[in-house]
Amino acid sequence: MSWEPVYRLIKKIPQGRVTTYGELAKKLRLRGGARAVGYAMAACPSGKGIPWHRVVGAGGRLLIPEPHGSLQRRLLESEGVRMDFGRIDMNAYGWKQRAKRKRARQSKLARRR
DNA sequence: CTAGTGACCCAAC
DNA sequence: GGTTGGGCCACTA
Repeated sequence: MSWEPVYRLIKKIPQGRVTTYGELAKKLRLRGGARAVGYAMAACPSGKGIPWHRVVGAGGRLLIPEPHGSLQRRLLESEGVRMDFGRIDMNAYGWKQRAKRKRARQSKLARRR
């Protein structure tokens, strides 16, 4: 497993804070992007003290399927993370909040043409 | 090598 | 605001 860097960074997430797959991928410069992080999480070794519940999807959405989803929500709330209808206020609980989300994606459709 | 799948993301409809 | 489609890439069969 080459996911150790991922796990290490996740362990650095302070309590009461959350981060997203995409952000992790960017910070680690993973080639696999958010997917690779997701894969790493899926293969997340239990008992290693990895706070996997602090990793959420873009926009503070919970993407983890049951039954872990409920568990994650519970853990996050117990850490003081508030959630509104399944959404986390990234502006308040995001780790290193407000990264300039300025992605001139240049429209894939236009590129596709 | 190809094809299928996935705890992803985002723009467009 | 849910659905659709395109893109990204690791991993497995």
